[in-house]
Amino acid sequence: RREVATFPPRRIVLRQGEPSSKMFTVKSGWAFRFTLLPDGRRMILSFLLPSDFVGVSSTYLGVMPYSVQSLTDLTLCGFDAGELTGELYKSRVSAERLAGRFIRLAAEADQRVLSLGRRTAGERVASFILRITNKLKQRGFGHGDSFPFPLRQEHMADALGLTAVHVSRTISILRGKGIVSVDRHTITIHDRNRLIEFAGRN
Amino acid sequence: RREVATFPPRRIVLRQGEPSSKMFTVKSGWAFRFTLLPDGRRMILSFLLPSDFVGVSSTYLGVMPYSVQSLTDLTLCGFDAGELTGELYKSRVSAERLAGRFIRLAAEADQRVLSLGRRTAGERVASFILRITNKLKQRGFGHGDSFPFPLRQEHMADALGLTAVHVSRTISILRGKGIVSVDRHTITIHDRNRLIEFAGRN
DNA sequence: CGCGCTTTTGACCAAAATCAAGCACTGTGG
DNA sequence: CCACAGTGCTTGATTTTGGTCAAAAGCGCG
Repeated sequence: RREVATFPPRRIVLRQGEPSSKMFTVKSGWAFRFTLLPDGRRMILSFLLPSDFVGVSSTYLGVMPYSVQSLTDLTLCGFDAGELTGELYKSRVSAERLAGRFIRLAAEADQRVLSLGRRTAGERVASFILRITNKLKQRGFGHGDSFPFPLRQEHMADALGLTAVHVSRTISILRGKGIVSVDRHTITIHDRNRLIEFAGRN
Repeated sequence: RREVATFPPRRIVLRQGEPSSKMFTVKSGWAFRFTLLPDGRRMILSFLLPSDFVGVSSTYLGVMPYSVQSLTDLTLCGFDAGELTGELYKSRVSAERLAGRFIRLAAEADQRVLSLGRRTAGERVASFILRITNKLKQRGFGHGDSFPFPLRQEHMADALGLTAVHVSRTISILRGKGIVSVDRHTITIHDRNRLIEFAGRN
């Protein structure tokens, strides 16, 4: 792993349609992958947290199939796509670890497909909060049930296939029931069990 | 590649939640991957055509994260998950080919996320028809603009996050404009350009 | 011929989008 | 230290899209 690059918030880091022979690991900060439809509708494909892997290079697809934008100050570790396959066949252990990473990425994408296709707005918001919050806990962010949370509601909307207005309404239901609270920097979960219930059936 | 297994239509081939140390390639026939929510809502994650790769095993995730069901008579080639990583570090070329496969799977999942999150029903149906039809052509199925098509509208609905009723209405708009026709066995595209336009902005 | 299924169609309903106004933070310059 | 501009958030009224329920029509297939 060689090159380290840093970006301020709201900077476009990689642009869809351009060639790129690099791959990245997030070192610190938040970012997201997204695509735009010709008329401007935006879909956020996933959020990227420290230690996430931006697993694409045009080596395999020709051009970048999505853009990446920073949400906070962001540090990336870049390496050449060629090193990936180099790593792959270096040893059985590293091959397995990499294959596992890809398979887990695919499983996460399937989760998003499930939510977008078959869950209601309330279920989507609740399960989104659960997932991102679990990930943050796993990686050692936050204290207790409070976590750093730099997303605006528009980001959640574009990741969940909703409008910002509807995300606002949905969150205020959750807030009204005393289940979560979200201010601009922090999300805190007051009642995890009811949040799970809300995600599961509401 | 060793074991070959065959299944009649509508058979569940792999069951979500069960362990499985095998991976598969589709030899002939159609199948689909899906998950169910506790209340019975079904989401079809993707359709599987000949030469598709069912890239999961519980070796990497613990248990199967989805179920697989046959649509037609189906033949699968199974191999042990261990062989995958064996293949990976055998040579640079095979490592690259496998990594490329995973990356392309992820890119397809992102396409589905985009459609489900930000496209209207009409756009989803049209772009679905374009995608599956292109895949079929690539793999040498169909003659001219007609392709074999064993899906019921309920399958399309569950893959596109819609209801069967709404899929029926949407297809009948396309049929009314003379763009496509779908009978139970065959789909044929009469006006590809207008289908693309319908997928893109309608 | 008649019994499953699937598709189609219609009438009505519900979830989420749109439009629009007002509010609340936050950072900036006087 | 305060006014205010900008950005995001909230809330209300209304519209749209797609869902639900139900009945009827097609289509294989025994």
